[in-house]
Amino acid sequence: RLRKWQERIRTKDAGERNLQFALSEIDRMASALGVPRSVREVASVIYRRALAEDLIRGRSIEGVATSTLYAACRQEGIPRSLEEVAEVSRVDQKEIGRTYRYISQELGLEMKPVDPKQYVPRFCSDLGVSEEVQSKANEIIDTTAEQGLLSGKSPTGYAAAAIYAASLLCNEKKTQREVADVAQVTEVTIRNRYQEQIEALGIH
Amino acid sequence: MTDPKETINIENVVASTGIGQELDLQSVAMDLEGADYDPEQFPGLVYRTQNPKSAALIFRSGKIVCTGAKSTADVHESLEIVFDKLRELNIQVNDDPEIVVQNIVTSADLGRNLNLNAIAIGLGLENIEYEPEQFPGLVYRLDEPEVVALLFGSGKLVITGGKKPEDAEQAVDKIVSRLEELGLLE
DNA sequence: AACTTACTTTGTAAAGC
DNA sequence: GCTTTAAAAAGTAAGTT
Repeated sequence: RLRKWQERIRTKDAGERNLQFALSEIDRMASALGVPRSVREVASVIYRRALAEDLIRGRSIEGVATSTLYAACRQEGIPRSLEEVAEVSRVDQKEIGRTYRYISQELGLEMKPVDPKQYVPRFCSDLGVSEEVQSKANEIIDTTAEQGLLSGKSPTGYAAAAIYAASLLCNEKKTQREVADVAQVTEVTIRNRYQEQIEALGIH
Repeated sequence: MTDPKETINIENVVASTGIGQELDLQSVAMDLEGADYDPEQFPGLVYRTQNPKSAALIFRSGKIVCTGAKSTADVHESLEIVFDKLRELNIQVNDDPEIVVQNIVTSADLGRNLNLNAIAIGLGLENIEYEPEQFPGLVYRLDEPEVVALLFGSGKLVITGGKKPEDAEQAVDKIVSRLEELGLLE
């Protein structure tokens, strides 16, 4: 009985240490990503829920911690791409993606697809373009997405193309390379999305 | 309006069987032309048939998995070729080993573009998986028949997990009616 | 800028680590 | 869980010409 008691304490201590480690990792990665404190809090709530539902067994603490942070960014409306999250994590992008899908499904997070507009403020700020370009990009995204053009396309590439198009329309041209760099997509993707978008808008 | 059911095409059939005989894969690999066998990498020997095209995985236990066939008839033809090849090596093979279809992969076309965002909301976020950052298809799991459908913006579909061709037909019917009642197929 | 090749997702069996 | 096999869908990426 004494042995069992000690074992329970040991397990409890180990669990506490693991939780502290996960939360400190969430904190570290959140800082590296430059997201506000509210996101870390949402991430830690999701992490504790995953822990309570026993979803961590068979998976790395680091992987679950990173995935909850990715989910929290989305829930708070300031998404980071899997690539960006992977850059500050010790877990590779593929593992983060599949762990996120698992946690999201099991906890019933009912995450809506990322709206490309949510990337516009940050990308525009990084590019140093005016407010006018920003609202033009949002307008392009809304009108083309309504036409079903967004289906299956990555939100970052879609946002990047709209910003590129908006910069041209507002006479504040940024090169495809500049936009591609801040959005972390290729110029080819921007070119493809841009062509579809201006065609849908009837700009020739 | 073409019935989407008529656009269904079987792309891949996976089936398992067994010759009821243990095999020395090392010697089979030596005698069977075109056989790929690397036990360090994978315990099965890979043998490809040309007509019909398929890949058979042959195991030490005598169990065999056939993949890549375009129909259940092709599965049987391919496996007959494999059985005959083994008989040529003086290996006993039952006359008609039971062949069980394990999975059928099908493609189809709804004929119109789909708004996957609207479908994700309409079918219920809890029932679907749609992560365009990771994959362009929307994943929809059906209970009856128990298959998984991938829906694309082009209106093309992939249905997998079925054991018989009718599963794909039933699945297409259900998907079409669900999208129609949601008003997402106009 | 075009082409080619390759990777992402889904199911499924097999034997072994 | 992984390893291997096949096939489709469409998006993205990387390498070559």
